[in-house]
Amino acid sequence: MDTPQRGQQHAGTALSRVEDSPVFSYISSLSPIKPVKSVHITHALPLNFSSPPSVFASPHVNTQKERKIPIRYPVLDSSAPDFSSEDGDDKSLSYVMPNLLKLSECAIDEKANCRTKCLLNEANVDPPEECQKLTSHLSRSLEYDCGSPNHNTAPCYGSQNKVDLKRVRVSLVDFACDVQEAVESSANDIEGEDIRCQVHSKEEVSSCDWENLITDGSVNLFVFDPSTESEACEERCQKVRGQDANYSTSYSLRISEDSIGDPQRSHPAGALATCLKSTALDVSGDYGQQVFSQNNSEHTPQVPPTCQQNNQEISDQFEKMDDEVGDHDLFDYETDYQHQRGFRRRCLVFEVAGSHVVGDSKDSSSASFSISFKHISGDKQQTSSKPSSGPRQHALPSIGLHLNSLATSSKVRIATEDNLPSGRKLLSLPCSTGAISSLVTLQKTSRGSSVAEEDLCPGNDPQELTEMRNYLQSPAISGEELDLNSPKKKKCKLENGGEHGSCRRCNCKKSKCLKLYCECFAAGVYCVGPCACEGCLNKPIHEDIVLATRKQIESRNPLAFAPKVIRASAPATGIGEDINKTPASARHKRGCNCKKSGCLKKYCECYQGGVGCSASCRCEGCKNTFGRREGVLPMVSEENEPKEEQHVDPCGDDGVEFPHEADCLHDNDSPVTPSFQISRPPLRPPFSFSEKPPRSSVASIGSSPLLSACHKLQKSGLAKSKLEKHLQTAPEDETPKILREMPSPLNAVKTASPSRKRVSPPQHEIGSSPSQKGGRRLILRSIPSFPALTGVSSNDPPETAL
DNA sequence: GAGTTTGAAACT
DNA sequence: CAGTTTCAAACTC
Repeated sequence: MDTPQRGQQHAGTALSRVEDSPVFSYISSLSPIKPVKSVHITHALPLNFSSPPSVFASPHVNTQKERKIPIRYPVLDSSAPDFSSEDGDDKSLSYVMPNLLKLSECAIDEKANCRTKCLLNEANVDPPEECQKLTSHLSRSLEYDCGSPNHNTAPCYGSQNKVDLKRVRVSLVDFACDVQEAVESSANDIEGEDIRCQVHSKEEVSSCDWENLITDGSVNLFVFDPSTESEACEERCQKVRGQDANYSTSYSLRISEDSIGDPQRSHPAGALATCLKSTALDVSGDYGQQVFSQNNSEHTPQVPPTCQQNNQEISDQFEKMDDEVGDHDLFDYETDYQHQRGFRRRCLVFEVAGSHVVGDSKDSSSASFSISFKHISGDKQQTSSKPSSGPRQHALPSIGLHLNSLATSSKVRIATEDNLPSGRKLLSLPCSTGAISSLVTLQKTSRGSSVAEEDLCPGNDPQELTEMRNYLQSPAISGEELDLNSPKKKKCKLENGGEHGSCRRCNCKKSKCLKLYCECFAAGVYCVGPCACEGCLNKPIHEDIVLATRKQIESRNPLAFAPKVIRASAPATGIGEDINKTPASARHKRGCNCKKSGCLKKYCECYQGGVGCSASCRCEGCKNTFGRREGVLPMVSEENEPKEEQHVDPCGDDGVEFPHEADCLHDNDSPVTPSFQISRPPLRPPFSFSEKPPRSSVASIGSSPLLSACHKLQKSGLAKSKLEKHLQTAPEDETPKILREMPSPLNAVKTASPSRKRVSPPQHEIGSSPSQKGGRRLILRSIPSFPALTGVSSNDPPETAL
């Protein structure tokens, strides 16, 4: 197995920007928890529990490998009544506490004896391995037993799990705290190690969200250095299990060993997960151990049948995982798929350096990575967080994102979006093809539901909806991509149930789905069951590889995962000129290079994306119905282009809402540019889409001129960060109105257009409205660098197409 | 479904 | 940066 970039991956998992994370905020805000101390931690080892599990799946996870972060270590008062769950699961605590204490003691003892010191030191040397194991296993264990909808096989499953998990959680919390103390006591032995213990005692596990709780809860519970924790954990496991055959311990060790070289297992969570499992088992009266050993079918008095079932399932999952080791290629994803898609696919991880945004978090149903926790402290249940929804989300510069299945359903979102604290809906359309496709789906599935449409386009005015509708009618969109009735689509429908939106699937044979050749990979989604790829590594189990690969690709081209089609189409709300803008007013970011297809086939990315060719295109004989790039605008002076281009507010279409690039994305749900997340509120899902609605039906798009600007900067050698800064700081109003009106596509476009010449916008030819034409011209002038915008015309694909 | 065409991505 | 190769989707039969 190639694990070339393991190092990177580790770095990627590094805990970063903890203070920025919603979880951190949340924890900090918990009144019941006393911040006992503040510790500066340098975490060389990235076990990041503070970030959503999705992080693991995200190719881009963090950029900051090491950071000193003041961390609060809340002390969990185990005896505190608050800790009990609202539904009276307190008993579980009493049940668990003794074990927990025991475990904690063990851990401490171990630490005190400096038995872990060596391990810790080693961890410093090569932390990633352990850390990753821990992380991955933890997350996995959690995932597996936590129940995504798919997981719930028994009615009471959830509730039972809740209890068990809570126990685990508690134990972990204590454990983490204890370890932390131990570590501190032996600080000398643990150089550079930090343990973070964040405990939120007030969290409540809702019966429905326990999954999230764990996943996310784990995040909340503690952030600790894997190097320390993993070791300690294992030790603890051993000790606890003591003479009992050490099954768990051996298992964990085995996993750890196996994990080496196994990307899937390379998460720090692995060991922890194992430990967690062990803990859970212990807590449950060793029932788990028996279960875990598979052979056991006996019930212990303490363990309710449901619990058994749960444990059994966990056990099975672990076994399955174990089996996977060393046989990735053979791994039958399908089998796992049922379990994983519940969470993996739903997690669109946006990687925002340091802060992780769960793109699909809004999908409450999926819950997988959304942070949803309740706490009683304020007598309020706080559903927080959905990373993308909270103001606390910080977007960091990182374009990457891995979104699986945004598609997952717009429907779901529709139902859940209103749950966002912000009150704003996450899904904003008309922009991304994916969104559109979702819309189509909605339309087809729930006819006449204008409501649905509105939900999809929250905050968007009717015009946007209209645009969307029009756009949907465009050949590329409605005719092909979105035609669910076509044989292909039917197949998709059947395979995916039509609701998850993952209609597309790749068929990669050689790329292992780790190159941009792969649509899935390029779109930032994992390959899923329907994919017919061979030797696919673009799966959650190989997330570290995926992540590393993405990083590598991004290092080459930071915008590689940005949407290819940049849409600027905000409705012309504020400015009268953009009346004719349609969702199609977008351009391919780089432009196509078609020679033979005449840009009339899907070979052409522009056409495929439903956009017209632009000046950026180098196509020959362009006949793109969405807009050709033929003309050159005479009036545009090339000299001026470069300068003004940067000043242009990409988003400017309306100038109303999109000061920043990020905002420009509003309609697109498009990829996250660095600035994107930063500047804009988490309301919008941070995923990036590809213009096609890749399998996930998520389509892409949108981007902003800034994006293009970024691209240019990139080429020009400017630091990405610089660019990001620029984007962030760029005031929306700086740009003249007129400039703002300009569709981003133009700007956005390519850096490499052969002709940065004046290109007459197709629109002219196509017959866009006069006003539009005028607007375009102005735009072109002001933005010389991106001369062409044929797109202008192309902006109206629907019109032209229709 | 196999083979061909096409153009993007990757490589040199 | 240009040319070439590789790749997988799109297309054709």
